[in-house]
Amino acid sequence: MESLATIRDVARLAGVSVATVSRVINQKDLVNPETAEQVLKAIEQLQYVPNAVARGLAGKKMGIIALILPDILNPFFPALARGVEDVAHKQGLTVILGNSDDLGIKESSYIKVLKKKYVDGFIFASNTIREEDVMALRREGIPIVLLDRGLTTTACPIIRSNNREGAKLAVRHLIDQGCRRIAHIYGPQEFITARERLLGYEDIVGESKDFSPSLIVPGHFDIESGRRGAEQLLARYPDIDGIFAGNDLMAVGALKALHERGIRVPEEVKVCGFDGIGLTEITEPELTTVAQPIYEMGGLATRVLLDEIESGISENTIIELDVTLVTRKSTRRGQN
Amino acid sequence: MESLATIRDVARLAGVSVATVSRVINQKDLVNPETAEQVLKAIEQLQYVPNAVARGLAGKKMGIIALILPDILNPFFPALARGVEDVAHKQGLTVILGNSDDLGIKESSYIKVLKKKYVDGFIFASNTIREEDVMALRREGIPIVLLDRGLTTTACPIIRSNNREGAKLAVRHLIDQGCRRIAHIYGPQEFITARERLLGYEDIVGESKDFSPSLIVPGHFDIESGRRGAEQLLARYPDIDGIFAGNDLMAVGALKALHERGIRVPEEVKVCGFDGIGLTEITEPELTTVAQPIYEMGGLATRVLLDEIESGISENTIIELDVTLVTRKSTRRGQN
DNA sequence: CTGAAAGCGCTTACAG
DNA sequence: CTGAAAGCGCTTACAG
Repeated sequence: MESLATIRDVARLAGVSVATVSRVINQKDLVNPETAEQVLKAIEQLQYVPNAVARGLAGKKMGIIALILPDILNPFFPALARGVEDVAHKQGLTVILGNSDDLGIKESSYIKVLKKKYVDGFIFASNTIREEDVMALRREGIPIVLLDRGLTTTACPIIRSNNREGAKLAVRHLIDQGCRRIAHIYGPQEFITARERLLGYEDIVGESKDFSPSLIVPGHFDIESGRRGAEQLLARYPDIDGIFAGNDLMAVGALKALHERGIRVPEEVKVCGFDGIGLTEITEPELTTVAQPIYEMGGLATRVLLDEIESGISENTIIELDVTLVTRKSTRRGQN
Repeated sequence: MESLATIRDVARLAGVSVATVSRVINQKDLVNPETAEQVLKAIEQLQYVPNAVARGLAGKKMGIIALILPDILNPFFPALARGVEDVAHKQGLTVILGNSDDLGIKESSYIKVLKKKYVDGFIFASNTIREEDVMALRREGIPIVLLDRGLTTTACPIIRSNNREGAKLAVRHLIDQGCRRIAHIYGPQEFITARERLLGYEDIVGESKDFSPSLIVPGHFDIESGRRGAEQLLARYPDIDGIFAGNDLMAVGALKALHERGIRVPEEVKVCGFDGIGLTEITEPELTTVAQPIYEMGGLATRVLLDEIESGISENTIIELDVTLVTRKSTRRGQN
């Protein structure tokens, strides 16, 4: 029964108008402290909780933020989602989750539907969101934050980590561990993250005289393509002693390929991934990786979004987070 | 601009009342075909999309379902969430995600907030939801579906898989592969899944004369406790040759413990998990597991929920899904 | 088959 | 500091 109480019931019980009740709830306009007290008492007594939908209709904000990501099944995203949900929940907001499969059209469709549900804002962890969609949202004053987007003309906050520097960390580490011939399996070049990591690799390895363009092979940021990439590399260069994979999933694939061929890791070949997902602690050997602060990125994106929701759309910022090298057995220096 | 069109604009353009427009949109009451055509034309021309919030306020349903699970970071849940979202999305519904950390109080709080947002229904993949909360929801006519709940008096649809039979499959398989001394690391006994799996284990092993109660040790369904459980077992029984872990995460932990001690899997000890999460293909050796149809469970739960949303609350059903044994290297028969 | 009107439960200028 | 009233954009009896 308690949930049936409405603002009118509160007003009646407190002997004031609904406007006054609304004011004490929203704490915007000033209200006489004594009046407020009466209202609060009535709210308490009736166990009143405001109807979010009615409030949403009146104010065009439902207290919901949308998180659109490629696929929650990709082990990178649960940590991100949790980071988002934790800070959202702390602020009393709920989060809607959408899987886009990196399809621009699905993203557009989510936007269309969710705008009509008056979500307060969007977080896109997506590589395929359309420029036009972003612009349209901005124009309508709907906050949006992007993760890992390119630095096109996009005029909204972007959160990402320092991929290029991270790649350099990885490659330098492999060199430090004694690797002389380091290959790279790079990710889809539509993704800025993949491009930056490739650049970082080239920054270090490219200047070496042993470098050859055929030391790099493409992958799709998944396990299977990592395995195939490693196989290609091994076929070309039996003397490879280090593999820097563009992300952890491909590193796992590389590990599998090496294991199948009976090549020992780290003794014969060392492997390093990128991202810092939980999987890297599961493999045998455990994987060295360049860890992004995934959970924190989700939280930060949410905080930035909340700022825009409260203070209105701001100018576009790019926030770049530091990554950290996590060294594990897969790159351990051996006595080879 | 297009998004500013309202039902009134459509009505005006079509030369009818808003009631009529509403009728053709909702296809409930009959409308003269020709009139309907005019309306459709106007809708098309104005690119009209109904305002879900206004509709929600009037009809007490926002076209949103809530999925409350313990923690999206637990690798079991992304597949479930994806299953839910895929069928929800196909029906034009959006899904709100909440992490409960298996805290009854957090679940209550989600319910309280989300009821006020007029979510159409709830899916709880949670072991701690309170009986009273379920009853209250039912009483108010709000659909709810549970995953993996006990068969208490709970009067709502429950989806789960056949855990006991699955455990028997696992243990029989270990026996078939030549294991004589099979231990079990069981999960938290508050969870019906954990209880059932333990029962299944006992069904098979309990009748053996070699059985001892100390062949079973507790765990918390996570990697670390799996590792510790295995260590305990090995300390007690150096001759153990098979471990059935109550879930995949604990199996991964057991694998780690065995590896650290230099005990070869599957040659010396065979290991089998339960759940069928993706991790089982990452480990070395890859893990044999009893796979639940996780993705399908999510989809099914959603379909059942949608039925209730459309047809009103039904009686309580328990749907039990079959599991399948997926054999991999960790239980391969060797020449030991 | 269709329209006028009330109602869903809030917020927010506008007066006072 | 506070109230009356309009408005947010729909749905749904109720008449006709």
